Amino acid sequence: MITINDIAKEAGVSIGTIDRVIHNRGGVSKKTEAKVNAIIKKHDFKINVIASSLASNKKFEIATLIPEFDSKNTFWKSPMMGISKAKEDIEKFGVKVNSYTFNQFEVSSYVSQFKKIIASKPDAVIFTPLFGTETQLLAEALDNKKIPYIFLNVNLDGFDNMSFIGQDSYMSGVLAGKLMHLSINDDASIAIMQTRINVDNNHAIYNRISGFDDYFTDNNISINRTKVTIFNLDDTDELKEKLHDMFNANPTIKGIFVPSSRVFSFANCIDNSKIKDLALIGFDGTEQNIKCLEDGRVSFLISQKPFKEGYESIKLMVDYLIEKKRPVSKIYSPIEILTKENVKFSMELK
Amino acid sequence: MITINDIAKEAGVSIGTIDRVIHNRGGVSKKTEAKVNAIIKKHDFKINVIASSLASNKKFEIATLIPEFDSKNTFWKSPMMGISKAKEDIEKFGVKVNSYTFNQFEVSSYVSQFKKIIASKPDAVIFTPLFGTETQLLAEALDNKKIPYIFLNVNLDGFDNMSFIGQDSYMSGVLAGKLMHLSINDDASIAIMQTRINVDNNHAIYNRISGFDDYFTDNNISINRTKVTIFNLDDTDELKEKLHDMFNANPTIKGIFVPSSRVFSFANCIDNSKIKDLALIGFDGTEQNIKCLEDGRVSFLISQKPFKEGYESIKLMVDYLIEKKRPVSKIYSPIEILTKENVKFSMELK
DNA sequence: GTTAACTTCGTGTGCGTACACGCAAATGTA
DNA sequence: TACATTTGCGTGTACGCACACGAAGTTAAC
Repeated sequence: MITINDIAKEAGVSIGTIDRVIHNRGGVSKKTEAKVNAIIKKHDFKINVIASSLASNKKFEIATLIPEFDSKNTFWKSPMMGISKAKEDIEKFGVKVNSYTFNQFEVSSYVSQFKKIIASKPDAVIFTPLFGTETQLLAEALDNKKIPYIFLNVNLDGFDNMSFIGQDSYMSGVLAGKLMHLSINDDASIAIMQTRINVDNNHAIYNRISGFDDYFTDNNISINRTKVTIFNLDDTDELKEKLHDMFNANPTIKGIFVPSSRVFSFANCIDNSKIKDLALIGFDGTEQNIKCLEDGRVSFLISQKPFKEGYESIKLMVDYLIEKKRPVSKIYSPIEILTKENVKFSMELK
Repeated sequence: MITINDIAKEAGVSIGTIDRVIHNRGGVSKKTEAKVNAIIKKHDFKINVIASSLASNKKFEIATLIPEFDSKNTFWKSPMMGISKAKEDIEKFGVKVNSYTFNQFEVSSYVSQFKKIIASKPDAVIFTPLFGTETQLLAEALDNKKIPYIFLNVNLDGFDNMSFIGQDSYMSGVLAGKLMHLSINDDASIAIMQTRINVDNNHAIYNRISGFDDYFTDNNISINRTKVTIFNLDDTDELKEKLHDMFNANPTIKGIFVPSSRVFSFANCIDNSKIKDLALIGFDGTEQNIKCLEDGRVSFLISQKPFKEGYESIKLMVDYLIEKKRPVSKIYSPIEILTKENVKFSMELK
C-alpha cells in the first residue's frame, strides 16, 4: 500500500506538495503537479481514509428537528433513537449531532426551533417538514447559506432538499388493505378508525387510508367500509362507548383498521371474548403494539422501520459531508409486516 | 470526546498505563487499574477506532466459506454479496476478507476448501457448517489455533463458535403456514413440494416444513396437506407432468408451499389461467422469485435477509477482532414477508 | 535592489499502539 | 548482612498516515 510519503520521495518533493495536488488546493506548479499525478496514477494511490479522517480534524455539526414524543404518541421515539444511535456511531469521525424537537400541534414551536437551528450555524440539517408554508421560508434560509438538508418522514415537493427518507404511506395502506382482505370474510365489514385532525403523524395517516380504500376499490372488492371518528384516544370511556355503539350499529364488523400507531388503544378497549373474532391491523412496532400482537389481539402491524430512517438519514448526511457522496433524492423505507410469528426477530440485527 | 490522554492526566499516570488497562495486557497494579477503569466508566470512554486502527498497523485476515451459487441455485448469492459489501467497507480498517466457496453436494469440496483456509492462517473464519462430522474435525483445528469462528446460516450445537447468524427456519415455516391459511379456504387443500435430498439449503427446508405442518396441527386446522416430491426441478417436463398429475389427483389443491428458493420454478410451470386461483408461497427474494411476486403468480415470499446475514457476520467479526466485542451467541435474522405491494421497498436502504 | 507572486519545505497535530527502558520493592544467595 | 537478581509497575516515545499552515526559498517584474 503506497503512501503519500512514498510518492513524495519518488517525486522528489515534500509531502505537503503531494497533499496539495491530491486535494487540488493550488499553489503547485503545472510541472510538479503533472509529475505527482503521474506517480499517483502509476501506483494507483488511494488516500488512506483512516489516517485522513484522523488528521483532518474537521468538526461537522448536524442539526436534527423532528416532533417530540410522549408516552402516548410514541411514533417519533424510534426515529429519535435511530438518530441517537447514529450520533454515537459517527462521533468518532468528529461529527456532532444536535437534536431539536418541536410540538407537532403548534406551528410556532416548529418555527422557533427551526430558527434556533439556523442561528446555531449547522453544517447540515435533517428535519421533518410538517408545515408547508413555514418550511418554505425556513428552507430558503438554508438554501441561501448553502446548508444541505434532508427531509425525514414527510416529503414536500419543490424544495432543494438533498434527499427524502421515509415511507410510501399510500402503499403501506394498500398492503394493509390486502392483509385485511385476507383476514376477514367477504360478507363481513370493516371499520376505519379516524382521529381528529392534527394527530400524530397525520400526513401519513391520510395516505394510508387512501391506499387502504383504493385496495378494495381497485380490486373490485365490495366489502363494506365505515369510517369512525374518535375525538380523544386517551379517553378510554369515550373510546369504549364509541366502539360499543359501532358494533351495535353494525354487527358485521370483523375488521378494524387503525391507520396510526395507536391500534393498541383500540385493542385495549375491546372485550377479550369479542376481539377473538376480529382482525385488527395497525401501524408501527411500538412497545404497546407489539404486546398486543404477541397476545393475539392485533393481527398485523405494518412498520416502516422508523429507527432505521433516523439512523440512515444521519449516515447519509455524513457520507455527503465527509466524502461528498450525494444520495439519491428519495429513499423509501421497507414496509415491514409484523405478525405474532416474526415480531421477535424483527428488531435490528445487533 | 475524551481521549486516552485525558484519562492519563486525570488518573495521574502515563498513557502507556491506560493502554495496558484498556487492553488487559497486565503489568498494572490493582489500584491503578481500578482507578483508571473508574475514570473510563465515568466518562464513558470509547476507544477511537480510527486512531486505533491507524496505530496498530495490524492486518487482520478473515476467511469466509459458504456454498457456491449458480443461475439455478441462487440462494447463496445474497450472503456472498453481503460479504463482498462488508469487505469493501472494512478494507480501510486494514482487514482483508478472503472468500472461499464449496460445492454443497460434495463433502470433499467442503473439506479441501476448509483445509486451504486453515493453511492460510486466517485471524478469523466465517463459514456454513453444512456437514456435521467433518466440521467436528475442522473446527477443532480452529479451536487449537485459537482462531475465532462464526457459523453462518446453519447452526450446529456443541461447538465453540463465537456466534451463529441465521434464520429460525422453523418459525419461518410456521409463518408460511399462517399466510397460507389466510390465503385459502378451509375446504381447499395444500401441496407441500419437496425435492430430493441434497437440495440447496436443505437443512432449513426440513425445518420450514415442520413449522408449516405444525402451524396447522397446533391450531387444529384440518386443511388437507399432501407432500409431493420432485426429483429434478430443472427438468421442466417432469415438473409440468407431476403438477398436472397432482391437480388431477387432487383438484381441491389451492395452495402450494415451496419451502425452498425455487418457487419460481413451480410458478413457471403452471398455466396462467390456473395459477390465478392458487396461493403459492415460497422463500427468498431472489430475482426470479420477485418477478413472480410482482406479476401475481406468487402470493408471498418469506425472506431472511441473507444479504444482511453475510454483511453482519463480517462486521461482527471485525468488531471482535478490533474492539474485542463479543457478539451474542445466536443472532436471528428477521423473517420478512414480501408481497407484491411491499417488495419494491424491501431492498436494503442505500 | 526591492517587491510581489509563486512554489515548496518542514513540522506540529490527531489518537492510540507497543516496545524499550527506568525504578523500586521483593526475593534470592553466600 | 551485603549484594545481586528477579518481578512488578510505570514512563517515555517513536511510530502509523495524512493534514494544514507558517516559513522559507525561488522567480519574475519593475
